[in-house]
Amino acid sequence: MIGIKDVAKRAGVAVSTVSKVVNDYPNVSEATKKKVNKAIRELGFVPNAVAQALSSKQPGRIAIIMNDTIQSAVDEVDMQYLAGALYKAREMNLDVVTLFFSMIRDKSIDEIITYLRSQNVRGMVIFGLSKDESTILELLKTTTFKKVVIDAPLHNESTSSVWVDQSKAQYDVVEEMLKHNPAEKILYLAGKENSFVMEGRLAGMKKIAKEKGIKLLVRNADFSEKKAREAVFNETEEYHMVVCASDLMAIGAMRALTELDVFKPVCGFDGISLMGYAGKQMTTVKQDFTKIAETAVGELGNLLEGKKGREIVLPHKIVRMEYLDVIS
Amino acid sequence: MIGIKDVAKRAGVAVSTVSKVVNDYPNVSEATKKKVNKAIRELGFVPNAVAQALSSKQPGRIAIIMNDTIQSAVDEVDMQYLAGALYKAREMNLDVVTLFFSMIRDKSIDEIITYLRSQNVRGMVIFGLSKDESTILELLKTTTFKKVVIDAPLHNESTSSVWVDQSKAQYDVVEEMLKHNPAEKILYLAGKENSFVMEGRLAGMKKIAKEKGIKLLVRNADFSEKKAREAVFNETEEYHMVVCASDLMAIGAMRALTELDVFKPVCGFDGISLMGYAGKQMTTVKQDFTKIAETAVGELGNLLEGKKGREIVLPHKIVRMEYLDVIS
DNA sequence: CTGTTAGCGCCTTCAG
DNA sequence: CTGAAGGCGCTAACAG
Repeated sequence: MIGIKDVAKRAGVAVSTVSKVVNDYPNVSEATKKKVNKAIRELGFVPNAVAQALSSKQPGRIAIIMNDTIQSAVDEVDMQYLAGALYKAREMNLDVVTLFFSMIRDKSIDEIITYLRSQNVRGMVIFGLSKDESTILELLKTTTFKKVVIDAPLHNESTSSVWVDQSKAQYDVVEEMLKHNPAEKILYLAGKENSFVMEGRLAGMKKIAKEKGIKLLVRNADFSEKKAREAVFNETEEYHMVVCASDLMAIGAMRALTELDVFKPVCGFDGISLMGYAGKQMTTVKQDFTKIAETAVGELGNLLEGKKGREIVLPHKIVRMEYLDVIS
Repeated sequence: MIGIKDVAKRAGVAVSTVSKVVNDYPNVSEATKKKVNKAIRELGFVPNAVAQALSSKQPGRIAIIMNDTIQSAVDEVDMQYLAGALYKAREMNLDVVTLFFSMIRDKSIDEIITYLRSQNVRGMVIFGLSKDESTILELLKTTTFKKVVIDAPLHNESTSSVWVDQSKAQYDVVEEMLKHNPAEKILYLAGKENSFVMEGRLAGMKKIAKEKGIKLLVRNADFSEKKAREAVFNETEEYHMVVCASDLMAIGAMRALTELDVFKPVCGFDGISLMGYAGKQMTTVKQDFTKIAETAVGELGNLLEGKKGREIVLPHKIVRMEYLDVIS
């Protein structure tokens, strides 16, 4: 491996000068800068990031921690999260360690901390957290690391939370639906009990129901396509519209209605592309997952620089689309 | 940060002794080993991976490079690849850099190499490669790195390829179908032209068609649900069965048949869980993506140890399932 | 503006 | 079986 001193020798200067050129520091004459760059090019010198990290102030690495246990049909969301996070981290010149819940859930909190520390991790972004991930929740209490949590109302001195206003989004999408389809009674399919977002969405639904004087049938379908389908099949009461706390459930509900050969408007939540395959017409909440992830990593940068944890609320959109439209 | 010398002082030994204990080297008495471990525990010492890497023991890092430009509905596949790869890398104690095509495609080959080298990357695994990713293909020619490619017939001294026998898999799934549903004429929906797997699958289809004396209508649907649906709608010739080169296309084909209100058996390829939502009954090829990824990382380890590149063929399964069954 | 000299935290001969 | 010393590749004062 060719190193900084080879370059120095070749350029006829001192190693520190090379270092300065490489790092674009001031106090180097254009002349020597040229010489050095020439030597670098000729030798094909590449600075060793590991050595750079060891010496000088180590920026430290960040961990991207993802939940890999949700329904696989929404992996699209995770991929977008990941892409956004990695992209932003690269832009910020932060080294990333990608982890899945399944890789650490079974380990003790101490083991995890030790691992993270040995990896030089200073901060992390956590996606897809739910209330029953006790190990991860434990990790959040740690003060050793800076953390950013997505869609979970947990923030303190060293932790920020980034999320879209679930309650308002649910409210908005239903309001939009009602413009096109009046309804006196709505069947609401809620998500998993242990989910943080479920509460907000339900609250939003209740709010608009109350304001508009709509009766509400709340059923739990665990974010599952299958359970949503069954819930619709088994519903004995009358209703004019189905509102679902996720697109996947909306798809299940829609399928059941189709099989029952009745039409009722259905709306979802998330904006996954799968929705484009679901039915003739869809209304849903569209979240920009890539942007959420980028924001989260950016905020982690702030935390790492010493800022205090806070809550960041991101906007959402309401979209209506025809069959096989691409959501974008 | 507490380091090895703090431990040494506390335990009343030399730093090298601590190092030996930490790395589980021989020639250390049980007594001192105990002392040292005690000190480590008391001080909460964590070896600094960066420093470890800098000093001799440089295993180097590996890059996991994923294509993030395919249809989003098959992100499930990528997540499984990623999970498998990260898991195995962790087990092998290899540091990982996760990258997406979109992060490097626009860069010059030199920039990429420089980046990779500065990150201390020694090898990489590439998922989702297609013929038109010229930059990545260029990277493959490099001899600086060891590489493992998934589902692409490219291997040489420093490159291994890992894949399932696409041709045989296509053959097998059709053979299975024919057991249940005889057919004299089959509509085959092929995938993208630039795809490596497309060729193998088509070859398998042609082979069985020839052997069984079946007439074949080959249409291109670009791995797209929408195009598959259209292809079925627009097909004017008669046929008894639809064979698709991907599950997504199978879903599209199935939907078209449903809308046309005719029944014809359909089969897919991949085994994504989305297929469970597609129709009453499905037959498809199931690939174990997690295992493929694990194998690939393992093979990269071999390459890194000096072994020559080779081709590794992994098995597949044929599955039949009812509506909403979970593929596993 | 440029060169010298310590380390960063750890591993690894090589004596003792 | 243990300890002292040198070095990995680079950065960061501090002199010159």
